Amino acid sequence: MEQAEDLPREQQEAVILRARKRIIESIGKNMDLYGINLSIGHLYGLLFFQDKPMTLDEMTEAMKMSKTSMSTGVRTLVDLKMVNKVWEKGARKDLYEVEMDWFQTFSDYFSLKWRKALEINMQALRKSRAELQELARTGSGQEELQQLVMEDVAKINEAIRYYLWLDRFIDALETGAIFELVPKDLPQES
Amino acid sequence: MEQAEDLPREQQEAVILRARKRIIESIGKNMDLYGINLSIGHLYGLLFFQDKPMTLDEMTEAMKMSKTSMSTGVRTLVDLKMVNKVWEKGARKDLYEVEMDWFQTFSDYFSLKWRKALEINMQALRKSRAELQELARTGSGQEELQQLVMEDVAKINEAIRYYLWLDRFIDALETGAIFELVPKDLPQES
DNA sequence: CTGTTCGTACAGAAAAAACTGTACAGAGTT
DNA sequence: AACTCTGTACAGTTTTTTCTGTACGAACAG
Repeated sequence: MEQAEDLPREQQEAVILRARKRIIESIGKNMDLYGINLSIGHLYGLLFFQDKPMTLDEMTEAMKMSKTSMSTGVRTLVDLKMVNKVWEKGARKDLYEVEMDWFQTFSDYFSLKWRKALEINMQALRKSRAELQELARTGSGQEELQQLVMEDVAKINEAIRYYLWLDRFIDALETGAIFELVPKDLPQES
Repeated sequence: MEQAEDLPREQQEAVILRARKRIIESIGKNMDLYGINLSIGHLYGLLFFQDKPMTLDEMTEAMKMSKTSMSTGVRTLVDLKMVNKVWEKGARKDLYEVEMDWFQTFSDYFSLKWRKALEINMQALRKSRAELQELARTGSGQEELQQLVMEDVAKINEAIRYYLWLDRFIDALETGAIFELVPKDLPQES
């Protein structure tokens, strides 16, 4: 591309914008992994390339969406710790910027979600197991039913075994122990 | 609970059903982690406690939902490898049962989802980076624009660094190397 | 105090997703 | 061949989610 040397400023800007847009849309599209819809995903992508923290009004302008949507959208992202609220001296408006440490974002998100599911399910599993074991201990006689109870308890135990593992796995994420097994960087590649 | 000894069969069954229902609903509720809605989550929970593979008609009956919904629901679960289609000699109907190895289910699900996002985003990141680097190489002069380009490239590089890590992390899940850092079982607890 | 300005609660509109009933294609049986 | 049974494609309906405009409380300026 020899003629690139002579590209006018306008066209150079267009190249930059196109390069950004490709990434923003790609990221936005894949944010459903994080339970986030396309619009909020786009908002995240937009913030990602912004060199300064943004206000709600700037987002409204850039996204061509209502301020209300920007308010709720950015709040979702803040709750997920994907975006941080920034304080600037004497600023009239709230400012937001993306959390640039994606390793952290990853850990925070999955810790939050997995831990929540884990606790709820563990509670249900343990309570039901206790009831079934009580039934097994006292309700003798019904041979066929006892068989059923034992099978259920076995399934529950296996599920609990999995959740105990998941619990330790989340710990490894939170403490950063995971980066000992899978280091952030390798000597080669890029 | 001394009187449990005397519980009639009917009441013993009620205890079992209640114990199961608690777990089924808890699991169902938390399946949104896997991008699965409440109904299909319930279906999964139902299959979890079934001692035999189920047919679509049995699911329809148990879930009080249309056969169409069961068909699409179970297909979703099969696609996610959470449920397996089972072959039984001379069976007229398709049979399904849950994949009981939750460690495997966990690995399969997140490998699938993360890998997909990773590949799409990596492609966008690399393509945009190449364009920006070309611009940096040729389009000299515009000092202020060059600054912008360099910042964008730096962000892209950091994102790529994260995805290279995620790639290796997924490998650790798929190969089972993850269980060396976080073993499935510990000596104590249950 | 009165004036602004900012963010968000809330209600309603618009869009998307889930669910159903019908109809039909494919496989198996007679 | 015709008949039966099974799973699913498709169109239409219902439910849920997303998005918007209005209105209002809080913070601040003058």
